[in-house]
Amino acid sequence: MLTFSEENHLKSIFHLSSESESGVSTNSIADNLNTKASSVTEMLKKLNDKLLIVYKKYRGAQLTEKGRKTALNIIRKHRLWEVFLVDKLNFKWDEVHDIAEQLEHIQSEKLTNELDKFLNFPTKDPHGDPIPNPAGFIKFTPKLKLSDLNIGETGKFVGVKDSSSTFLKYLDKRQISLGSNIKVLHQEEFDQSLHVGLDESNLTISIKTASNLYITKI
Amino acid sequence: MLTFSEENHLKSIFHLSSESESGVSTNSIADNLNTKASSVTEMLKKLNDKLLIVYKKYRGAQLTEKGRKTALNIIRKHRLWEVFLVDKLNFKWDEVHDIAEQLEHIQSEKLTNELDKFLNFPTKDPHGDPIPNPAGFIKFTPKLKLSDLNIGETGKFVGVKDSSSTFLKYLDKRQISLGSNIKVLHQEEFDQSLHVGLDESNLTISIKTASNLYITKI
DNA sequence: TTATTTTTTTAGGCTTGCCTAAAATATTTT
DNA sequence: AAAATATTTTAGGCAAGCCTAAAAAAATAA
Repeated sequence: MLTFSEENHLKSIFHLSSESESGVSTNSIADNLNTKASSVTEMLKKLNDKLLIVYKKYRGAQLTEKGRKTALNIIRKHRLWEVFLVDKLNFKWDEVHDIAEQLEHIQSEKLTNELDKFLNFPTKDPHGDPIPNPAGFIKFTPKLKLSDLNIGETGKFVGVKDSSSTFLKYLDKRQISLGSNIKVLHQEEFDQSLHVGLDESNLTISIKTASNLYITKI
Repeated sequence: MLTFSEENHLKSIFHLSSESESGVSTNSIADNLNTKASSVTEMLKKLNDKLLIVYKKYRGAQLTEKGRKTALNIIRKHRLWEVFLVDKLNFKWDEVHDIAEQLEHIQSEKLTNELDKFLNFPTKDPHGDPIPNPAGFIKFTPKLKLSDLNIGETGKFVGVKDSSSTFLKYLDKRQISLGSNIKVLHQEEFDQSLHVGLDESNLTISIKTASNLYITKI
């Protein structure tokens, strides 16, 4: 049985691992969790003792297989609850994160699996992120950004990199929703902003926005 | 924002209040929460400072209006989640308590109210206990026990006093389920056990069991 | 490669929520 | 009403998880 704090650290290390190949740094975890480096150091020692990570002083942390499974189980719960909130309880995709942060810590394997069944075994959460299976297997799809497309190419919008409420609300306002097909029509030299076609209309989006939109080529 | 422990103490005081009219004793709370009296004393001081209870040394605790509302909100969440688990996720009524103990602490008014709507505004939980409304109003029905009936009278089984898993499983085994009509046929002089009619069959139940079954007269 | 800067760890402190043992108060019995 | 018993509070301690400030190590720049 892990504490909330232990679970949050594991989750953080998992998410940060995808970016840096080797060990995840103390500071990056502290930033991610809004705590201080010294608090993280303490926790890393504890998780190391519990065989959930490998931690060497000054060398950062890496998940063990056990730690990875644990992290993926938490992420599984988080994402299933997000689907529940959006599909069953009328939440918007920008409203679910904080609640899922609480729900992900509920301990009951049966609950998680019954919820999964009730939701009809979804494979993606409302932001397009894949949901790990009960065994901790997760299907990563290579992440192509809209900003990676060439002029003339079309992509299907399948996920967001930044899932902050601010960004999600912005997308709603521009009527850019998961599943939309977006065609890159033109790029401004000056600021690299993209002119794109979406449904019947055209719009301009900044390069920053474009690099936060995950797509699959069509 | 209250801690889990503060919420649990409030809930405990609420439940124990129905039994004793005046203040709820330190020891009874400690028993109820499986902690020690000294820990409870500490907590009572804190809850008193937060204006959730009135606590006088050696005189026990009583909920303020604010404390009562808070307790009822937690109980509301607990019972709604129990309904969700049983109605939507195929849980048995003896399996839901521990999970609901966790879920009752999730903080989101919107979540609670959407869940309520999703469940179609249930008025009772799977054990027959009433669900408080969002304003903290709860409809108490006078609690008549099967053991209070006279020979020849019939009661509809509407709730359990003891909702321990052991007792609930026992009821399942005897096929005594919420909503059953139970007729008291005869009482043994020797041990006060009751011969009752349930559906087509007759069975004998101990006086202890009978006093754990809430009924409404028919 | 030495100096400077950045990162990480250590040391020591604080709060919450728990504990045991002893002291204080309340209740019950005689 | 005094003595005995039971209950409650206080005092002092401990672990978890956070913090700041100082020390140590690593990374970068000169």
